[in-house]
Amino acid sequence: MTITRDAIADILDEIALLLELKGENPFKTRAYRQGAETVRNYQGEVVAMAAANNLKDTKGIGKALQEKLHELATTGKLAFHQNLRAEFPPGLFDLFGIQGLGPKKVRSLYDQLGIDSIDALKAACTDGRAASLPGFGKKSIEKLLASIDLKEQFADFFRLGDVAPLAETLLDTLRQHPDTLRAAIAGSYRRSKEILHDLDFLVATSQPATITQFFTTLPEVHSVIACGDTKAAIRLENGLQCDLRAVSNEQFPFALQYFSGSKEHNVALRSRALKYGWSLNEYGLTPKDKTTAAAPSVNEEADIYRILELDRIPPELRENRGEIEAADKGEIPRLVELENLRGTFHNHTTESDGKSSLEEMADAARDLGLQYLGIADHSKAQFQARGLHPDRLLRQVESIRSLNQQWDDFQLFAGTEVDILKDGSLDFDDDVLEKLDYSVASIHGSFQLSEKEQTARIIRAMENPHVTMIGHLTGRLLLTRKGYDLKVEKILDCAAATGTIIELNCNPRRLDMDWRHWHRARDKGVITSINPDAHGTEQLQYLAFGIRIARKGWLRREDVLNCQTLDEVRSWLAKPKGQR
DNA sequence: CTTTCTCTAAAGTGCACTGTGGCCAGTGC
Repeated sequence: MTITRDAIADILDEIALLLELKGENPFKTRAYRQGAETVRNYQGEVVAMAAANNLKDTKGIGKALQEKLHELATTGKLAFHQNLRAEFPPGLFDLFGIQGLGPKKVRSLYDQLGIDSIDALKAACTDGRAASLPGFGKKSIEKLLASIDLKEQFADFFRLGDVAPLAETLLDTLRQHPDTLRAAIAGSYRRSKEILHDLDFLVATSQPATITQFFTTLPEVHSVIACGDTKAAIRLENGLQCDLRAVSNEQFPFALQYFSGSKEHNVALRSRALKYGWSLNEYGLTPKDKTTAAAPSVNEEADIYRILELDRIPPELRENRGEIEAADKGEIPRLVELENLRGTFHNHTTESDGKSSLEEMADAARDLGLQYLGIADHSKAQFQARGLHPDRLLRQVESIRSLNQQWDDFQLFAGTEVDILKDGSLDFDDDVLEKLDYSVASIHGSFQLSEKEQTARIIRAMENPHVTMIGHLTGRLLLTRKGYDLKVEKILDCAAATGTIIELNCNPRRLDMDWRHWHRARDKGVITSINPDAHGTEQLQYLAFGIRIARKGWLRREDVLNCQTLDEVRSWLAKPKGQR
């Protein structure tokens, strides 16, 4: 009987949710949540320890949790949990994904109206039944419907960061097949779109039917949608659809170009090919009539662009947003690469809501080959995240200064993620901020302000000489929550004028600011910092997603603060904001 | 449910915001 620590932690979290639904003592539910976190972050073989009843000296695990963990670790399940679960219909859990619904409101919807699914909720909102419940007024209903709408709109979408590990594993598997000559993932994954509908695999082979057969019988496959001799489609356990095309080695570059899209980019490229007298499709570049000579041979995708007298266009730029014109003039920029990063800002530690200590974060950054790491724990307004008051912050600054003594090739920068309050003032006074190396100012509440108020609020923060950068500019959560209303244009102008950096938050749930704004921002002279917003050492890996989005936004290494060397960034931060 | 202070029982993250309902409750950070 093996159960993973993550599975155990998930069960404890679900118990907490169920207890909340039942209206249990909040401290009891908190104990289960805490228990889940303790299990997740436990240093050591927590499952084996639980099986051996060896957890009694662990802080946060008392007698009751110890017994339940023992049952989970030895039998793989927990009667207490299963009984609790049986009291509610499974669809009820989906309701918690709707913004504005917590345990109390879910309970009342279920008890009073029998609502146990998102569909049922939508119906009750539309026909007026929901409005009859206490606490559900006109605006609440509107908000619920908007949130349901967002969910439906993105029902078949997945976040880039959530599918990337799977995508790369599947690609590796395909590459290892003896009949595979070349393999790639095309489509929006290759273009680094922040959310994806499906994955498009492409394999060059002389045995296409063998490959489609192989693909549809992989262990990851949940169901087979289609399987022909050259084309197959499967669905994975998580619902993600994966298409595969098997083509000849000669066709591969054309197919790769074609299936990488975007459609708009391809339309523009095809019309350019026509001007040269060729017709371009997924199979090749063929003369459009007898007067045209045959096209030069193509071995790589880049050859297609070369033949059409274009710079090679990186897949990330293929959205028909000026890349063809730029390639025509030889003005495709050299885009930033992961290897260019020298450090990063905006990382949390156990001092607020991170799960790795200051020392662990520093070690992890050094292991990644970074020269510096900025620490930015939450400020006091983020109480639930154990936000720091000035005294604790200044003690952390001292720890950082003293840790820094031991390195001459690495440095921690002492910062904060300071809350931008409703009126645009900051959660720390200037005399606190000026003791730090830098600051990230972020919004964590009052999302509903009007566009004008919200814009003014951020501009006020940017005008503060101690605000180095703005964190997650729009506050969006991909597939879950739209960003707050902002005049991005005005904010970019102000960022350029005040020398305030706009962060590119590369937590895969955010990827904020959106890539569509970065090209313009860059042209206005705005600088970015690619920040993982890491709450644990492993999340420093998010930097790779940040690079993908930065590239999609046409950014070069010179547009990114954390591509600067330690010496450069040190002297940059030392200058007054206006002179940077 | 856990911890702690006290020894069996009490205390245990805070605050702003929003919308609604009539001065408070629920949610989210």
